[in-house]
Amino acid sequence: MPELPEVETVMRGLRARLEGRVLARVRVGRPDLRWPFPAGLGQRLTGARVTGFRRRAKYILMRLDRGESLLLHLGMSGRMLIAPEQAGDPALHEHLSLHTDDGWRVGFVDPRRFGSVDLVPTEAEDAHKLLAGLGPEPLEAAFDAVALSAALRGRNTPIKAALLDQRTVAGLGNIYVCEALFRARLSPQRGADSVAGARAGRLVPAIKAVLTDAIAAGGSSLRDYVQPDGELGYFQHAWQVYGRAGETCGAACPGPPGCVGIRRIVQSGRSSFYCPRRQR
DNA sequence: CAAGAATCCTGTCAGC
DNA sequence: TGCTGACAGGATTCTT
Repeated sequence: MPELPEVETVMRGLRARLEGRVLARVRVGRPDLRWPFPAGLGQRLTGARVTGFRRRAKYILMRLDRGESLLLHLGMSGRMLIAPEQAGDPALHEHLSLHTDDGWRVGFVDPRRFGSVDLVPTEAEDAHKLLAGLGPEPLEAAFDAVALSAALRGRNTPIKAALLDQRTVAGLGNIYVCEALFRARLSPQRGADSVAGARAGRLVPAIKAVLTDAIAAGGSSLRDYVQPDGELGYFQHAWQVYGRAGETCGAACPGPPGCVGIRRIVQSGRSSFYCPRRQR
């Protein structure tokens, strides 16, 4: 999926186009993504004014002036399309289309349909079932070495799996976990418990830095993903290990002799990329 | 309770 | 060119 930096980028794009606008017309396409759409979604959105946006983990919350917020998750392949009204027919796999009072269409496109859409009372957003169990936001001050250590201590799983677990810290996905572990020089196979303490002191700034850098770059453009305005994020050019099996890990690495290059392994069914020489 | 596997779905790409 | 299998940003649900 779009991970935290991509979701943040999408949320900002939606805010720029939708904040203050009225949803003059709503088209519901196929009404079942991961779960069925909430009852009466179209009517509950139509005529509402968009008052603001918020991101929590990989979720987007679009607040309406009727006391409800639209909760969006992009899954693996979800993206938001923003186009002038006259641009015509819904795109392939466009499951929800919001038409604004100033002539724009915002579409939720998701071929794999792992994404989700729900409505939640605005005053109780964080009590939503999907948000209630999430760990801390990685870019907030409360996410520090002490907090991460507490979350990792005693856990009998690789650090890679622990960081993908959204209860540990919310918003990381496969790419940015790989990149953060590289920056912190920690092997994805290292036990989570052994990262609690001093190593968490290295890992927390690495996580914050990679996310901050990626947001500044407009996220990474993946196969199925572009920013809402159609621009391409360019952080994928800054990946140091993800998708680079066999390459050397860059200028910081002395390279041969003894360099085996970036290795791809599979952990809990997902690819991990790391440099066995630099990451321990 | 915790950890790993299976699962949902469509599209793309490498290899034959 | 067409077929097949592996793989893809996620996270819940099911098994162990």
